[in-house]
Amino acid sequence: MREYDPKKIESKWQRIWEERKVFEVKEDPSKKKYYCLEMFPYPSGRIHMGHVRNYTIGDVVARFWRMRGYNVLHPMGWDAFGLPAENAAIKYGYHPKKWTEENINYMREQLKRMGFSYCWEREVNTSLPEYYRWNQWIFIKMFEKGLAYKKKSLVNWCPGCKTVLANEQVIGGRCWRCDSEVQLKELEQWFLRITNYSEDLLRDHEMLKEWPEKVIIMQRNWIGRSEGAYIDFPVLEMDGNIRVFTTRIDTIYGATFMVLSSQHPMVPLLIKDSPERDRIESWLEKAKKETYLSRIENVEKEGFFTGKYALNPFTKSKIPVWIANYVIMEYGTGAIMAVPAHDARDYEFAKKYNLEIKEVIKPLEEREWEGVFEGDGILVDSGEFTGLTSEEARKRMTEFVERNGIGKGVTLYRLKDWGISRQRYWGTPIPIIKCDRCGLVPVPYEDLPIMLPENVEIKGGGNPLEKCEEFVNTSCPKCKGKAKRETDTMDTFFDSSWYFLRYTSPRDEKLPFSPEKASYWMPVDIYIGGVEHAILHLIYSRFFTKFLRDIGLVEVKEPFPKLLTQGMVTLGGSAMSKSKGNVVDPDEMIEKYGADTLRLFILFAAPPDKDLEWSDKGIEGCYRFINRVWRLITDNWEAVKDFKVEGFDGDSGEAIRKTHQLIKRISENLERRIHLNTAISSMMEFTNFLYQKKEELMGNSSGKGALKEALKTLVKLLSPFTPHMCEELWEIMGEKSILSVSEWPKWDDELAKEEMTVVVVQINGRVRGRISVPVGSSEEEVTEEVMKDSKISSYLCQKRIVKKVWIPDKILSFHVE
RNA sequence: GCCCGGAUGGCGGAAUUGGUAGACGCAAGGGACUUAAAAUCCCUCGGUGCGCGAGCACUGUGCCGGUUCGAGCCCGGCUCCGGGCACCA
Repeated sequence: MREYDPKKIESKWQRIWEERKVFEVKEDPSKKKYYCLEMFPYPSGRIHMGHVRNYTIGDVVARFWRMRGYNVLHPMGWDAFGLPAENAAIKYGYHPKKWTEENINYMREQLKRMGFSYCWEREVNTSLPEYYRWNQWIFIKMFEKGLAYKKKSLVNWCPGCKTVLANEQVIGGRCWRCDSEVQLKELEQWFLRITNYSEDLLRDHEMLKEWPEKVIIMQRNWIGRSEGAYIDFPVLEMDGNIRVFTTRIDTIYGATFMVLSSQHPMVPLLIKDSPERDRIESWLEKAKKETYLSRIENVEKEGFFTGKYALNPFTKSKIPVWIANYVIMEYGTGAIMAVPAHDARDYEFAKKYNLEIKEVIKPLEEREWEGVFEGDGILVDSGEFTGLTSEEARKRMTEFVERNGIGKGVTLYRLKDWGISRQRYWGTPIPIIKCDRCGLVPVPYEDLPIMLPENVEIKGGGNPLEKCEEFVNTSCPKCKGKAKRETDTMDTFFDSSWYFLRYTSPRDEKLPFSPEKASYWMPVDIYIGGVEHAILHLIYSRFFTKFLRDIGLVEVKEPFPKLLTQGMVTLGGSAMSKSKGNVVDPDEMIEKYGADTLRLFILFAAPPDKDLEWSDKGIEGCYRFINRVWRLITDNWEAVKDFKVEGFDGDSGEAIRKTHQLIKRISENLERRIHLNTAISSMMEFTNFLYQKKEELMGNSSGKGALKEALKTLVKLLSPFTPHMCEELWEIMGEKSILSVSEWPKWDDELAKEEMTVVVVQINGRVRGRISVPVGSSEEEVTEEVMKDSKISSYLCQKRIVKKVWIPDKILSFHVE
C-alpha cells in the first residue's frame, strides 16, 4: 500500500484548488452566505504560530460551512502600513514599499502551504493607493460631518517611535509597539470624534451576545460612562467660578476644600498674589515634566494652598482652594470638590495637610472600622437634604443646582477622541491642504488618491514628508493660491477599521466598497483573532461601521456579531518571541510533518480560546493519528468499496450508530461551540473503535457495508481539519469530485440512537451499582432490575426508603435510613 | 486599589452546563512482531488499603463551610496564579 507522503499530497491539492478556483466566491442571492473572517496580519516577514493558530481555526470553520452548502466568503489581506517597515528602511536603507512587498510575497506562500481556503482574488493590501485612497475618502466624509478635526492638545508622545500615540496604544504608560515610556507633549493633531458614538458603542454591546463577556467588559470600562453633575464654586475676592465634576453630589456638604490640577488654566490667576508663588511655580514646572508613567505609579500626593478660597454653594462656607498632583486635567474639568470623609484620595490628602474632614453620609449598616466611607448611605448634617438616601439626594441636589443656575447634571465618558495623526512616512497621507486664507481645506474627491511619494529620504528623526518639497507645496482647491499639504499620516488602525468591508468588493472604483455587495455579505458571521485587539481594533471598527451606516453605506449596526478570541501559543509558559528565543517556526514543522499535522496539532492541543503550550511530542502524536487514518483507509478500502449499507447485525449496527453519532457531534460542535480539540478527540475515538472492530466487520457483507460508510464519513468529517490528506483519500476512494466543496454528511437521529443505556444506581449519594437496560425503560422496570441485583439490593434491605429520584436513562437514586 | 478570568492525574486537557470525574492525546511501564532497532499492534496507568485472583472498600477536581437524593459545576468565606484598568473625582 501507498505510504502517506504529505509533501507530495499537499502541493498537489494546493495546486488543484488554485487552478480550479475552488475557494473563489461571487454574490449569489439564491444561496445562504457565511462570512468567515480572521484578523489580517501585519506583513512582518514570516508567519508565526499565532497566525497558524488563528488561521487554522478560521479555516476549519470556513470549510465546514462551505461543505454545508453556504456561499462562504473567506478572505485574506495585509495590514501593510506601519512602523516596522519604516524602521527597516532607516536601519538597512531598504524602501518600506519594497520591504513590505517582499514580506507579503513570502508570507502569502507560507499561508498557501498551510492549505487555507482563502479567496485570494479578493486579497487587499492597505499600503496600495487603490486601498488607501478610500481611507482618504472616508476621512474627508468625516471631516465634512465634523467628525475629523484638528486641535492642539496634550498628547501621548513615544520617543522611541518618534510619533504621537492614541490613548488606546498606551499600555500601562508605555508604547504598545516599542515599550518606550510615553511622554506628554502639547501638539496640534488630527482627531476623530469617536466620542460622538460613546453612547451607541455602549448600548449596542447588547447586540453582541456572542462575544466573550470579558471583551465587552473591557470595552465598557474603556468607554467609562459616569453620571454626575457639573457644579460651579464661586472664588472669593475674584471674578469667576471653578467648575467641578462629581458623581457624588450627595456628599457636597462634606466638601471642605477644592483641588485643581497643575494644568488647570485658572492656576496662574489663583496663585498670582500668593506669598508662595515662586515655590508653587517651580513645583508646577516639575509637575509638567512628569511622564505618563511616573504619574500612574503610586506617587505620593503633594500639593499647595493657593491662598484663595471658594464658596461651597450648599454650605455657604469658605473652603480653601488647593493645587495637587492627584487631580488630572484629562478627566472632568480638571478640578474637584474634595470630600475627605467619603473619598479615599481626598482623605489621604486631608490627613497629610491637616484639612477639615466632615462626615455627611451615614452607612446603612453599623460599621466598626474608622476612616473613609465611600459607599451610599443616608445624608446627615446636610441642611434640607438631611435624611435622604444617597440616590435620592443625587437626584434632588442635581435639580437644585440646575434650578439655581449653578450647575447641571451631565454624563461623562472616559473615552477620548481618537488621535490619528502620525508623524511618520509609511502611512496614508491625510488629505488636507493648509491654506493661509481658507484654512484647512479637504482635497476634492476627484483628486484622490493623494499619493504617498516614493522618492523620499528615510532617516531617523522627523517626518520625511515634511522635507519632500513636491509633496508639500501645492495650491488651495478653493482660492487656487499657494498652499501646503498636511504631512501627518494616519494611524494604521484607520486602515484596519473597515478592511472587512473592502473584502466584499475589493476592486470597486467608485466607492470604498459596494453598498449592495456589503449588504449581501455583512455582517461578518464569525470574527477570529487575538484578545489583544479587544479595545483598539474592535472598538474602532465598531465606530467606523456606525459612521458608515450614518452616511448610508452599510445597513448593519454592528460588524461582528460573533467574536472568537483565540489564546496565545506559548513555549515554556510564555508567548513565543524572537527576543526570548522561544520560537517554533511553522515552516520547519511543515517540512517535518506536513501542514495537515501542524493544523491538527494546533487545534487539538487546547480549546481555541485558551493559551496553547507547544509540545514537540504532542505534534508527533498527531502525526501518528494521521498515519493511522491513512492506513486504516488505504489498507481496507479495496475490500469494502463494493458493499452497501444493509440489514446490519450487532457489529455493523454499532458501527452505523457510532458513525451517525459522530456526524452529529462534529456538526453541532462546529456550528456552535467550536471546541475543535474535542471534535478531534471524538474522531480519534472513532478511529480506535474501527481498528478494534475491523476484523469482525470484515467478516460479512453487512459489516463491510458499514465499514465502507464509516470510512467515507470519517474522511469527510476530518477534511476541514486535514484537508489535503482527505482530498487524497477521497480520490483513492474513487471519487471524482473535490471533497472541499462536496456535501457535508447528514445524520439520522434514529440511527444515532443507542439501544441500551447504563443507569447508575446511587444510595445516599454513593454509586453502588450500574445496570444495563434498554433505552427508555421506566422507573418501575429499572427498580425491578435493581432488586434482582443482589449486590445493590443488599444496601437497600432492612432500610426505609425516604426518597427516590429517577432521571430516565441516567440515574436512579435512593435516600435510605 | 477596582473589574474580569482560572485552579481537575506525571503533563496538555475531557466531563454535551447539577447526574458514572479523569474521554482523547503525551509521558511512563509491560507484552506481541523482529537477528536487533525503528515503525506498528495490544494491555496497564489518580491515591490508599484489602485480596493469589476476577474484584472490593475508602479517598480524591486549590482551601474552609453551606444547599441538594446527588456538587468539578450552584451559594458564602478564603489562598494562589493569569489578564484588563488605574489618583476617572
